[in-house]
Amino acid sequence: MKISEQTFTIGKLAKSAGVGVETVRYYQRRGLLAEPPAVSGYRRYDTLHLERLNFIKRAQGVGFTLEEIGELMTLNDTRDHRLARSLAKEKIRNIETRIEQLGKVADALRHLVRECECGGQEMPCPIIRMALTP
Amino acid sequence: MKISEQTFTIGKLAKSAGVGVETVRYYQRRGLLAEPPAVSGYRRYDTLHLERLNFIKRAQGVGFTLEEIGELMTLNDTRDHRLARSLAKEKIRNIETRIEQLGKVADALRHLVRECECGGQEMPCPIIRMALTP
DNA sequence: CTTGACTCCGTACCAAGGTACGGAGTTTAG
DNA sequence: CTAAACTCCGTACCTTGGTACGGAGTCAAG
Repeated sequence: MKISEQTFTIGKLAKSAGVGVETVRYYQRRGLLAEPPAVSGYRRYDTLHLERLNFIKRAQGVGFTLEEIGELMTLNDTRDHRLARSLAKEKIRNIETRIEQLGKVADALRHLVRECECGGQEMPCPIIRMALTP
Repeated sequence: MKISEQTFTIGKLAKSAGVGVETVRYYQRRGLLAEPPAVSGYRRYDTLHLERLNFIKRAQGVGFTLEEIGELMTLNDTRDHRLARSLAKEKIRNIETRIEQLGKVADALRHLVRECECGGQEMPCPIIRMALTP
């Protein structure tokens, strides 16, 4: 007993989810979105497809790659919360590492800019000459 | 009067700089590295080329793209410190923005993990179900 | 019933920063 | 002198997340 069996064409689906038609087809090629049966050559999508698309967008928004999103959805099917958590934790660690690296880079650049501003117009510009200071 | 006119083949150059031969050729195609005259079909690189390669690596290390590195090297030729500084400052701003974004993503993930750990084994896992909470 | 909008499908292309390959010529070590 | 290692060059390929294109078929409004 399906309460609302609303169906969309790919164009409506894409518009509802706020993505392009090509993007929907791309996700299907990547195996992230099931291809529904076609009625007479044209596929008919339902609200489950729309939810999946929204899930993908949300997961992307918090930094998962499409590959990871595929894993997450597999985990959903197996209901493996533990694994989903460890995936998320790993992602957090990656992000923390990246933030640290970026912080160091910004510090290095700030240092170079300060040096450059203190020195006169004469060459060499420390930003450009950083090649010489390993 | 050139003090040390040491020359390398592309292989030696690449090895000294810690990059691949193909990378050197790629930089030449991108216009980041001059193509030296060839002696008898084989190009002979000198220490200036090695320095340029090291510069490129260093600049990459602090987050410049190859395109920006090209700009920096042009600025070096024109000795335009001011422009080099503003390039560096822009880079710093970009990095700060990126750090902020990543911080938010990490917070969101930490929140999801905590929720998931508090809830029982029963579905749905909040990490997976985040699709439902805009 | 025609016209325009939509769908299907495969394929090619974009950024970025390279990597890999193939065939021909060259250089160098043994 | 020979054989391995190297170089030349152009071209194709890789990743990631899509976008664009072209021709054929189909659906819906007027």
